[in-house]
Amino acid sequence: MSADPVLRRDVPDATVARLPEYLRTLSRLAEHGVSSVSSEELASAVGVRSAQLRKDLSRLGSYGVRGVGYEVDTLALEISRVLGLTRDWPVAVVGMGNLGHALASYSGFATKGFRIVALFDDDPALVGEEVGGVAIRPFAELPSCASEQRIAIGVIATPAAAAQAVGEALVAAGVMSILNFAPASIAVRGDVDVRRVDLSTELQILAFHAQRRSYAGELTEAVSQ
Amino acid sequence: MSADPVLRRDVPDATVARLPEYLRTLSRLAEHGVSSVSSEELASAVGVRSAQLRKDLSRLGSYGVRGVGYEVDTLALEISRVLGLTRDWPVAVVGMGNLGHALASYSGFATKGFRIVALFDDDPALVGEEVGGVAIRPFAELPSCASEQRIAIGVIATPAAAAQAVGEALVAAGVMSILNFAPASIAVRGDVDVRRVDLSTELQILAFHAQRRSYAGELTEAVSQ
DNA sequence: CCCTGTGAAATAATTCACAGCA
DNA sequence: TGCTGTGAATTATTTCACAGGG
Repeated sequence: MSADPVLRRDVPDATVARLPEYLRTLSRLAEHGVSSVSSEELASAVGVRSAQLRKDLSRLGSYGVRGVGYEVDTLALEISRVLGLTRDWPVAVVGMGNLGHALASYSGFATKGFRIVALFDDDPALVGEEVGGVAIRPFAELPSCASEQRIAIGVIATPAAAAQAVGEALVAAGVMSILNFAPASIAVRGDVDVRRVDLSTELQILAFHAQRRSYAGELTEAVSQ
Repeated sequence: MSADPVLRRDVPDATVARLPEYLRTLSRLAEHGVSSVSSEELASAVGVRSAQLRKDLSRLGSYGVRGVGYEVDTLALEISRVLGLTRDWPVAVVGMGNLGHALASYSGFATKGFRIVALFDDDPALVGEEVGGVAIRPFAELPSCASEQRIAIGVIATPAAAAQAVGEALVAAGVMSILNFAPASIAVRGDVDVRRVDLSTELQILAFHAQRRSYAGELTEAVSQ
């Protein structure tokens, strides 16, 4: 019983990583009443080269019209389908400190497809509080909740020390996709998909480039003297 | 007046993106009293192939000992130097809602090199509050503060609607590195380095892989019947 | 014509496999 | 001998450039 016709051909990871950006830009264009774009226009709005955009989109099939461009609504719908946003993805957030609160009320979840169905935290001061209409529950209730609610994605927003245990519990509960915001990596079964987002990593990459830039600046100054 | 000897040779972006992970793992090993590791050990602790680790490290120079491995402290120090963590990077956070609070108190900043020197928000209910010993100030004070404190990195943690204006103000104030957590892209001068972290994007990538996995599962089931 | 879709070329990143040093 | 450092081979990704449809 397959619901949506799922893409058969292979889509490179690099392309998949850009699809959300394309989709967001298309939504913005649609809001502004734009109904059709060329690869040149869309690419420059996103910040990639037009050839790259065309190649990326061609992986999904032929949704453009030669001599004209792409119909905004059609393309947006198609990207949504490829990304799986026409399905429902129940999400649980574990760790309801400032970060958990921010994530649970982040407008990113307003995006079609993702629905927060459970919030967990073991702090008695937080249990019972409602965020966006969902009550915070003790973490021990994860297993029953996961099977009832068919949780597909788990978001870890705990301190570093708790991350590994939370990850294991999520996997044990059948969650196959994990988004880890904790400042620590977790090790899990190879067939579970884990993505980690880390402030420290991002800052360090920025620092590397900034350092390189200032060094280039010093060189230029030295030469011009 | 160059302080640290800066790396001359080119380091690929893909390598730079992995260095923070290597550094974190090395720190963890050091805490556990490990003083030497082979590329095999370190690679498996990080989750990459040993050949990749060796090639990455060889871009920074020769810091290993043939037949033995790498000295944990030496290697960690060298990676820190390459990433620019031996310098001081004053950071400002703009937008002190839940996300801003979480970021300002995130242990990621505890990392050597980054120091929060200013917090901004225009909400009168937040101005004056102290987070981690730094007072929240009105955003209008950014320009004077940026030059006094030599702010190098700006973190945007505002709602989507404010992101573009905040980005422009940061650039106008001389900030050359921006980390954007707002659910919207910003357009700035090409020589400014912007990295965006977006919950929605991460979820969509997870959804794509989850969908693909469940489709593969259906295929397998169908075949086995 | 104009703009998509795509082979072919160029570039980048990863993996292999082993020479060579401690 | 054991493990690093690195050329060479492989694989992935981007860019070019143009054929071909509307």
